[in-house]
Amino acid sequence: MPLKLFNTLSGQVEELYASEAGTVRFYCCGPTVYDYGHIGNFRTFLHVDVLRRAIKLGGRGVRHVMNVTDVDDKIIRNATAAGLPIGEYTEKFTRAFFEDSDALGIERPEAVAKATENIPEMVRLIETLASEDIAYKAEGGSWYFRIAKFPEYGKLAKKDLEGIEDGARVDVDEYDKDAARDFALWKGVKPGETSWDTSLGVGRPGWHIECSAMAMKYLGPSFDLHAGGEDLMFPHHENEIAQSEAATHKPFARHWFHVRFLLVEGRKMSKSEGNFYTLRDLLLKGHKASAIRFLLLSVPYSQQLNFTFDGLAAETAAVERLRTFYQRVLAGMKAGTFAEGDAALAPMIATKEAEFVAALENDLNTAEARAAIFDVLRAVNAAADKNSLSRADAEATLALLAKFDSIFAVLEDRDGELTKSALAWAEAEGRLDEASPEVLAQFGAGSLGDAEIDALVAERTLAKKQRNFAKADAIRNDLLAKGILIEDSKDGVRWKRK
RNA sequence: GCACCGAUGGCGAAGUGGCUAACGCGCUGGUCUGCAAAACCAGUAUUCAUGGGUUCAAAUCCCAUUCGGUGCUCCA
Repeated sequence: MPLKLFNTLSGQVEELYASEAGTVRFYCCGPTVYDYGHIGNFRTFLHVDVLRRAIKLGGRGVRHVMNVTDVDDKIIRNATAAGLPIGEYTEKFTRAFFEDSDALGIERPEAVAKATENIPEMVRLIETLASEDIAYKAEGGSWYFRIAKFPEYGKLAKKDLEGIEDGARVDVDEYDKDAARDFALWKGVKPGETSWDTSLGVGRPGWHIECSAMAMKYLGPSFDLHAGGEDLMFPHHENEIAQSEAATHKPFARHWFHVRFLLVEGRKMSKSEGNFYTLRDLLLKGHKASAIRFLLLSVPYSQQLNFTFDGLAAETAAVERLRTFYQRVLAGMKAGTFAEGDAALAPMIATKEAEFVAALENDLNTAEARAAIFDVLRAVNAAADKNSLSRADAEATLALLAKFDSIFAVLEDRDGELTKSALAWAEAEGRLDEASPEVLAQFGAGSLGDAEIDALVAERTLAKKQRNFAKADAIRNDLLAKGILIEDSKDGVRWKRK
């Protein structure tokens, strides 16, 4: 089945195909490492993760390249304020970015490219543009792209250049440009800033040039898809197209994928609104990484998502239900107790599996895909309750769950260790006061270890056997207050961290 | 100001001309349990922002209005 995706460039849903040997080659604009990533950043990277996983789901290969912008105005500003060399500063936030990505189950791209390690490639690209008089040097040592030389400018964002001249706030005073909309390829050095001494002069790269240079370095002049947040469509991606195509005279990326922004509690997320959250903020407040992933993926990438704490609680419950179900089927497989089964179940599972795949291949409809899984969950739980689950149906269910998890990646419970890591980070940074009392009680110093919990659970089981329910309930309530939930079942007592 | 996108139950959300409007969470009742938890069963929108229109038929197409978001600023 082909994977169909909306293409910003054509304005239509189109099949995403690999132009080279069954491997989809795509580039994603990565983070600017000037601070910790926030949930808006991660919504984009999470949906790009689903894209790459969905590509692989169809047996297709993937070559995914992502840049890390490790030199820019904000980095220079923040590093200076922190009194650190920019290399040291960006290293810290680059590491943090990948730690957070890992926590959210985001797969690593096949290649990660840092801007500062690809300066010669950028310089060569600008030189090529200069040789055709598309790039020009202005006073102050900066180089600009002459938009007048690229008539297709605006084709991605569907901008009419006439239209944006009025009303647009264009920064014309700072440098000496030939036309207001010409954009910087290379910035002349300013006192005290990080710079490179190159054939273009002493300076540093403009923002857009790095993505053109690195995308083409790793993927060639033409490749399958280019991804990023919706804000990058203009001017960033438009400029990338202009620089690249003007230099190579070949089409740059064929397919453009843009992830829409999220809202937080119905409002734009911003520091001034007080609704700005990094992943680490949320983990320290006791929210689970898996629930954050599931929530950020609950609404398809093409739609705005409203991130709310009620929604996060709902997704926490949903993930928990999926995991309980998964463990139940797994335990049933181990126990090997099967029945003849319900003849209707096998075709139902097959249908839902097809629906799951079809939903993803229909422009990555994650909402519809997960609905199919819950249909199976209910049917199989009901069969298991009636002791009518066959071995074949249990196996088919596990295979479906594996397929589900190859996209959503929430079944394995790493939440406790991830929260512990966040706590360790907060301690190292002197930010332990940002952790909620519940998180500190559950995971902080003096919290219960597994062995201690097991002992208390055994003590309660003994009390129950002696019909000392008051004592049993007291232990259960104590543990619950520390975030430990006890469940009695036919197969024995289970406990889990809330 | 100009351009674009969206509005579906208590909340989130799928569905874009015709099956009882998916699914998740929540809530109510039931089964199970010493009581819980988990799980299951039943119930929970005659209705899709509002007003008009097209059609045999509209949540789905068209127009207007209201509200929310985004871009035109090196914010994912």
